[in-house]
Amino acid sequence: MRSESKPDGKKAERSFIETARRGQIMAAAIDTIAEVGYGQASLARIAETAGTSKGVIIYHFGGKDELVRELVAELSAKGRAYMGPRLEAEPTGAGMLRSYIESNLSFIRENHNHVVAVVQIALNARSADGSSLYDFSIREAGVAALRQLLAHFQGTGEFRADFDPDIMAMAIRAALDAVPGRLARDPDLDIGRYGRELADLFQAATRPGGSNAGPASHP
Amino acid sequence: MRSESKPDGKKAERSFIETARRGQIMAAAIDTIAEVGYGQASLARIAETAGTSKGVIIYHFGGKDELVRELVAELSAKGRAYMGPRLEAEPTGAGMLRSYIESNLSFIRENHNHVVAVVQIALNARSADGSSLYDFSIREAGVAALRQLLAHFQGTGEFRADFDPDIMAMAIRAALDAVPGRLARDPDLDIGRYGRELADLFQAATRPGGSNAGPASHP
Amino acid sequence: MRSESKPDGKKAERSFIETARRGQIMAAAIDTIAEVGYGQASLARIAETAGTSKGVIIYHFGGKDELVRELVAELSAKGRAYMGPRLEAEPTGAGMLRSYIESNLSFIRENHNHVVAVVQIALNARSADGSSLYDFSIREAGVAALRQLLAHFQGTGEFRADFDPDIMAMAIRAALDAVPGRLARDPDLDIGRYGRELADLFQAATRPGGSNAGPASHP
Amino acid sequence: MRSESKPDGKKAERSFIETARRGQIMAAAIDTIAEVGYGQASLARIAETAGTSKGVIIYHFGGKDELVRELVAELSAKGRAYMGPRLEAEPTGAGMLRSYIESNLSFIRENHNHVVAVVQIALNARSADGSSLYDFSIREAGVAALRQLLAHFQGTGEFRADFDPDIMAMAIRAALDAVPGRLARDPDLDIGRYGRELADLFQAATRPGGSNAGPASHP
DNA sequence: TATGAATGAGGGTTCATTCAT
DNA sequence: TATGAATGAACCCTCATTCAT
Repeated sequence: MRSESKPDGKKAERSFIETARRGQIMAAAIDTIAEVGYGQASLARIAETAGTSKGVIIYHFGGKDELVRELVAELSAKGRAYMGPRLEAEPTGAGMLRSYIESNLSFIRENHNHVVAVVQIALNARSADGSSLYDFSIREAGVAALRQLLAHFQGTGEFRADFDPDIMAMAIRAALDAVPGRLARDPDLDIGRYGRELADLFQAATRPGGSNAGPASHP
Repeated sequence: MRSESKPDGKKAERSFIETARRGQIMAAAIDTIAEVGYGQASLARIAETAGTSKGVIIYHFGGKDELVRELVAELSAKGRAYMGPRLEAEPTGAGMLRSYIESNLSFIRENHNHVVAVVQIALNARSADGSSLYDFSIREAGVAALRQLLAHFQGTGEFRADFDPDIMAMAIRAALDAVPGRLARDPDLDIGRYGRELADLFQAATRPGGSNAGPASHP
Repeated sequence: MRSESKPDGKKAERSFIETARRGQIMAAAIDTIAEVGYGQASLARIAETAGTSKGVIIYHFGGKDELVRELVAELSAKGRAYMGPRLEAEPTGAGMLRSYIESNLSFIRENHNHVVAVVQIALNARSADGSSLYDFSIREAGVAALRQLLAHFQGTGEFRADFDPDIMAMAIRAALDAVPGRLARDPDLDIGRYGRELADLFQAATRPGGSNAGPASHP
Repeated sequence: MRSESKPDGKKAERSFIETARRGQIMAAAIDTIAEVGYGQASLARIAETAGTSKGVIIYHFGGKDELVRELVAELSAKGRAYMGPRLEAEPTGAGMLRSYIESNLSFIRENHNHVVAVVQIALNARSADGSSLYDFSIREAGVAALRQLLAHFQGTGEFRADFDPDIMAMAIRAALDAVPGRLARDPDLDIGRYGRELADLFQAATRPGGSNAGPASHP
């Protein structure tokens, strides 16, 4: 358990059985939240999905909040591990952009329920004191990283200089973040094609040479 | 009383006082949901904001679900009334696109709490049987209308032909839908500039002549 | 109800029926706490005694803490109303002392369960943050008042000057406070005789002229 | 294992290590109960203070009730061992009285947490069937012993004959029992001075020759 | 001996809703 | 029309205890 402290100061590595139980509970929580929404995802419902009882969840996580926080942390870690290498391998701006979009979509497809669940958490979950259980700073760090990449390739001349990298980054993320919801309503969505189209879209939006864009167009 | 129960077939015109009470309650509901989120917006809290009691709300709306549905319907009607004329006045594709984006953002700014509340509803509110209280079809109708406009100007040659109007429409809407949340976290956001940048972005993405974009890039 | 605020700013006088229900619930709480102790006096048990449900208690008091605080406040008010006039009528030190002890014991006898319940609350009840639900300052105010009376009659020479009025006050209060517990174990205790004996005891302890008492006895 | 389950009739001497564990747990229980009150002193909390787990406590004591009973018994034994010799050494009534009060206060000071914990137990701890875990008979034995001493010195003429030794004993004990609580609220209390004052007080209350006290005063 | 895991009853509280007035 | 009162289910969580290891 979490709260029952070990006498020695060790890192309290988790036992095999505990790890398994935690995983099972987290999986059940992900599926439940994704299916019925955070507001309807009570501990009882999650426990039922997991084939246990509320008490077991409390025992292993100390409370609902902690379970939720773990869900977020795990997805965040998975996401970084997934996307990092794919981005670093891309030397060109266009390649980076395409890779960012397509790898992000692949990640969403492969972790659909988890992503949907964390979106639900981000939008709804609050602790007793009213504060969000989702740490928005990790998400803004993601946007900031994308913005920096965009600005970098503006500097190299590969991207046109007259767009605001902050707003471009926001638009890209928004287009990607819309996918889980869309996927929920249309499970047959062709993610591959979707990604290619989105990459084309933002490639067109960032490539240099558009004479009719920019401040001149709204005097 | 609620409109359905009138014995005759009339439209059940509401009395002045009832209309006023309903408006007051809906305003309180909007502010409460926008402020504390749908999950924390209990009838008691809404009633407190409205200066009444829970019973009054149930009396006028028959239940929480109906109140919520009215909030959605009202925003939807307001939105159509606001944007329709602004779009029809635009003959060119670029003008339409810019007008769509900027008028949408103006609408969001002018109806911030209501928009935030409906977003909360769309993402969280469910009736007892688990179904969403938000009718996603009205939202897809909006996307469909935008898609049609985009396709129309692809036909006239004003927009490049090689983007999928469905995905472009989705990306535009996603960028717009991201604004309320961003506004919540950064109330000083310059909506005017934001709109111009976004219009520039999607103008660049739709304008013809980009030789390096399109199907050629992923054979 | 308590939390549902009235639209106007009035004092929110309680309705007849609410006053009755509150009284009924408080009586049930007093009996339950006195009988089974604070730790075992759950809302469910109190509700059962009162012939209602937990929800009703929460409805009328907003929570267990508030109910408990009302119990304390009511006894405190009753106690002051009971003892005040009886003390003010006594001009002499001996009369005051006897009256204090005997009226206090009468009060305890007449409000036995309530006194026992408040003792339980004072010793056990804590709010979620760990702070006591009993305001010990009102009790220390009582001790302080007694101390002042004792000191006053030391000044007039009616009491011997060489006792510490603080400790004498504490001893008197301790002897009185022990009564509820004793009464619980021996319901046939003769309170009248008890009071007279106690008054004699402290009269002997305070009267002047004892040559073998005082600092001289422990040089 | 617990002592009762030994198959043979021996005294079930405990191993060294078991004795140590039990002592450690009891110390933790004392500190926890004294600090947070009996109602908040869960096995988990006690185990945390002791640096073990709940299971260990149950293993060594068989349950919470038994642990609590041991706490009471141990203090009782310590108290008798402490006070007995000090009382037997006193030949005079005044000396006995002073010794009783002062040695009792010394004992309280030296075993403050333990005393506070047992007071908590006496007032709160109940077993599942509602009966108190504190055996009040041992306490009444203490009062009875004091009463006998007082009556003895009434017989010798050292104390005035016209007080009820039962009530005097009760008043003395009450004054002493009030000390732990007072000490909790005011840790700087001067126990030495307190004891001397209290001894003076009861010496005055018991000495012969007060003409204005007694039955005559309330005809 | 000792532990981690699990259990199940019961804790206080929130909530949408019903109903008599 | 409107209100106060009541209801009952569901919520998260704490707890002492049991059990296999």
